[in-house]
Amino acid sequence: MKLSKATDYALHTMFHLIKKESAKPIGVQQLAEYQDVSPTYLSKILTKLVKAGMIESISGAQGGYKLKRNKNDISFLDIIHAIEGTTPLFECDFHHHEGCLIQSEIKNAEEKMNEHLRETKLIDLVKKEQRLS
Amino acid sequence: MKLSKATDYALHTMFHLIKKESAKPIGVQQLAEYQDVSPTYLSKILTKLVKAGMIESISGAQGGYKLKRNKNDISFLDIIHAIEGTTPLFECDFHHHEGCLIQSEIKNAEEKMNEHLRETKLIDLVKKEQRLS
DNA sequence: TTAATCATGGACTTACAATGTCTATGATAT
DNA sequence: ATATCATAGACATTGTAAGTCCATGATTAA
Repeated sequence: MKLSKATDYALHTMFHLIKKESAKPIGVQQLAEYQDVSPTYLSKILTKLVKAGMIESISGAQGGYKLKRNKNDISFLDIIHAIEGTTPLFECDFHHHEGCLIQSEIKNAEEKMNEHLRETKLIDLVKKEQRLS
Repeated sequence: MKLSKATDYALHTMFHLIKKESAKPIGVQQLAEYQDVSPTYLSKILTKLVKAGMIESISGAQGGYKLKRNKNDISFLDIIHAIEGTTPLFECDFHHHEGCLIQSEIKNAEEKMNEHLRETKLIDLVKKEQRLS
């Protein structure tokens, strides 16, 4: 049970886009470089964020990625769901008569985590980092 | 990000062992049957629970598995950790100067989930099921 | 209008972990 | 002794993550 490396890339990229927010897009080349990942692969990941309406891509020279949604509203959960999907942590395969009690209990636990990830916005971390430096 | 099927088997087996607690062990054959899984594979999984001190195994004729720890103390988290291990949900690979803020934030969220899984004991579900039937 | 610069999509590889199976072995009750 | 049990080791299979490579299309700057 681990979050994928792709989610790691997505979170750091969004962190960066929020920190350096500007009208001009930032190229995937540059975004990829400081994370030590290939531009094509990062692009594949960022496309999911585009489809989720979080960022937009501008192709052609001077193109790249920039924020689309309000940077104050973007939460951890938004990004994680965009990359990992929204299927629950646990789905019981066992053929029960009624619903599986174990499954619903784990769902409750997962929701506790999701609440926290939903409440925490990336902008909070950006501000925190600025205070630290 | 999913819990493994092995964890599903482990949880249901523990649920069953707690529900039917007795001095006589229950054979893996029987435990495997109602979950539609092979006995050898289930045994591999249950061995982890044995090593975690949760249950004990008795070999030879009339052998099988029985509880070792107090059934009132066994939580969801105990079982999940025994099977999945305790490595955190998220580990940032990126080379930061200081600690990764993203990683520590996800750790906070995970801890919220773990709190719930630690507080919820399997015996609670067993009692709940008995009330329902 | 041409060339250089960008993101995108599709078709691949590769690596690794989850999920098993099969079988020999060793322990134990009858 | 023998039938009944769990266990460990050596496999096989499958699926998914994590990339790579290249052709294509869009856009800007010259």
